[in-house]
Amino acid sequence: MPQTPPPNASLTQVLVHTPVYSQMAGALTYLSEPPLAPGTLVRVPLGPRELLGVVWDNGTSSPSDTQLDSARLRPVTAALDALPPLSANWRAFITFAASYYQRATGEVALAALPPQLRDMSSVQLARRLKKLAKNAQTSSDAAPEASSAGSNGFESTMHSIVLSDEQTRAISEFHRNDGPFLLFGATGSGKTEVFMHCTAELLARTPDAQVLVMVPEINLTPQLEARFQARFCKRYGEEAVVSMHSGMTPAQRLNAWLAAHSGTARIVLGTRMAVFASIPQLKLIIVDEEHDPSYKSHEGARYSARDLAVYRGRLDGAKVLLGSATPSLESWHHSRPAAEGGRYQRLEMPSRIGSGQLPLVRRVDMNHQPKSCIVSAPLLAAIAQRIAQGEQSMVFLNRRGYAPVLQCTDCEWKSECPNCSAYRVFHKIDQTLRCHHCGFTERVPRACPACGNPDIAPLGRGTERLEEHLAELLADIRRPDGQAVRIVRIDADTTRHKGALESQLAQVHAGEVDVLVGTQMIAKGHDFRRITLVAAVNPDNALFSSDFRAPERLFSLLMQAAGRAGRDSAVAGSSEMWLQSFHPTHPLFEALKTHDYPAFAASQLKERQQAGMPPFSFQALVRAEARSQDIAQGFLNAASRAAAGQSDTAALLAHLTLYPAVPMSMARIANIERAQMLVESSSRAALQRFLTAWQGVLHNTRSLPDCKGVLRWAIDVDPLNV
DNA sequence: AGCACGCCGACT
DNA sequence: GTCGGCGTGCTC
Repeated sequence: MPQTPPPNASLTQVLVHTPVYSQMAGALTYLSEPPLAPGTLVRVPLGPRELLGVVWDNGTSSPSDTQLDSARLRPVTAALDALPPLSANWRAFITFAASYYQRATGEVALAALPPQLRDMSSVQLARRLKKLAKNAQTSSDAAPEASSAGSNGFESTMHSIVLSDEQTRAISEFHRNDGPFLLFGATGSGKTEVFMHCTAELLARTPDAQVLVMVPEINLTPQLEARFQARFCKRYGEEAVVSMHSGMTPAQRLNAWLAAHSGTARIVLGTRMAVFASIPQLKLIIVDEEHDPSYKSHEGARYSARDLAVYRGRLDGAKVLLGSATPSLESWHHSRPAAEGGRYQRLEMPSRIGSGQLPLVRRVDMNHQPKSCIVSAPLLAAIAQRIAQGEQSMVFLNRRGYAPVLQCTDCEWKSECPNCSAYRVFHKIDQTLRCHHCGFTERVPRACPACGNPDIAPLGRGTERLEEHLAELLADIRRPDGQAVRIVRIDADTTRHKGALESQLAQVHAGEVDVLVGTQMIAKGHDFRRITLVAAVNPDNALFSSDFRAPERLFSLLMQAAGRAGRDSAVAGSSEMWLQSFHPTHPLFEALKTHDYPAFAASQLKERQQAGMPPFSFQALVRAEARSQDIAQGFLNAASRAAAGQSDTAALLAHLTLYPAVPMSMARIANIERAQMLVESSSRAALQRFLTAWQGVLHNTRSLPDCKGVLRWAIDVDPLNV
């Protein structure tokens, strides 16, 4: 029997971490005395447990409340009232994100809070906040006084960096308008400087303003983090710049979150998760490399941090600045002229800073090369020449390991993974067959497991084999100092250990390396000064992929890779980007040759428009996992049929298309079969309304006897991989 | 989502 | 004889 509540306790709506389909997806009702302000963090009992919750909208009792036996309501255990309540804007943002991505509001709200908060008392929290405030105080005392610079005096204390005309123009456009902005700037055009300039001006002008800077993956962009810290910590104190990413310890995450929430942090620098941080005085959101797919989450709520940033900016009255050299086609399309319906303002910076030029693009027609040639003779000669000149080359291949498949020369045996619909990759370095999907690893068999033939051969090539091959081909070449050629490989395998990436990069920067071999990891973000030749050995895979976004990704990757070459203006003039292809005249490579993103984007958008694909239509994907492919597909198809039989979903079917369920491109991972169903509409609103109504149908379908083996399902709104 | 309760196989 | 597998069911 619950204890008798205080006579004048008020009803309090509280969100806890519960899933959408659990008939408790909305707020739960508790009693509290005294009443608690919305946004207050509380600890509440739920069954035998005690959970962290957030007070949501009080007063307005939901219809389901009338069914609740008010005598059985339980009181809030404790309020973490040492913490200022989360703002109405933050709550509105969370509500929107949850509804748009078809998740429970409680799930999104609680996932946005630092995990450490779950097991802290109000007293502990108060202590932590006090310490934080004290640190911030001493730190800002040590820093030069910001306000003394006067209203426009920030220029005098800023680093004396001379901006290019293009940068100056972009910045003044940024100040004159509301945005959102798409800063379309070539690699090396100085986008980061524009970001920092806009940040500096805002912070100097508005005493309590906060800025959110988002980056795709913090370990791939350490330079950006370092530059922001170098520029702003000195002025506003160590506590003024905080990072937020999944690599941080729970304590670090809590401190960063508290600093952002309490206003101590002026700049929040983080990955996609940072878009959910509580930043009460948010006035500017910067999304660097906005096209990067890692802004889209793959677990839990499948949100796009870039898209949410735009929404949040509007809600909070903060300016939004997206930046890229190869924008996503969605953002590019949104930044078309306003007269044509564009909603973003495009800021263009086409030139590289200084005398830097973009590299010359050279294509090798692999049809005219010997069969199974990995590195063509002209490319090899070019690399050898660079080495002789004391310059560095970067060769990249988007496949790690030695060979993607091992094959018996006598029978049909191939190195298939027993648990996945994929081949296991041969890693020569430790003589293993490794599945890159489930991790299943075995020693390479001495002979074919099927027929006993001792002759099993690698098929295809990965970075390990490319490294080995290049070492053989360049064995006779000498560096200017007479020493042998040094090759280093950087991929997920060589950087598994902490600090390995940093030390390998340091080797490259120090000039100890002549040829850098690696996966796309090396094509992104790192600022190599001395590389003058970049080569893509086998970029053809993505040209004819079933994924309609594959060309966009390839173009962006190759443009970024090209941008690695010749960043140092002294050598930029002679820098080259080499492409080996069986389709060297493909339009994608033609556009790349002239570094012409707008031409590439125009042709892609035309294709997308003709085919009725995003951004000209809106998509959602329902993915199901089950013991068998039949059950997974059967579940989706049954839910699809059921949509026609229920009035609220049926009414919307005229505005959308439900495709039949199909196996996912990776149909089986770790012995779990995966299927998906595409839902498409020309109206985002219709798609949204349909999905919301369909959730219940999906949930009911799952409990049908035929769907016994369905392990789980999830909706992915605006999926990136269809 | 957790965490209970609740019924069937191999082991300290 | 128990320990433990995870299948339904409930939580304001």
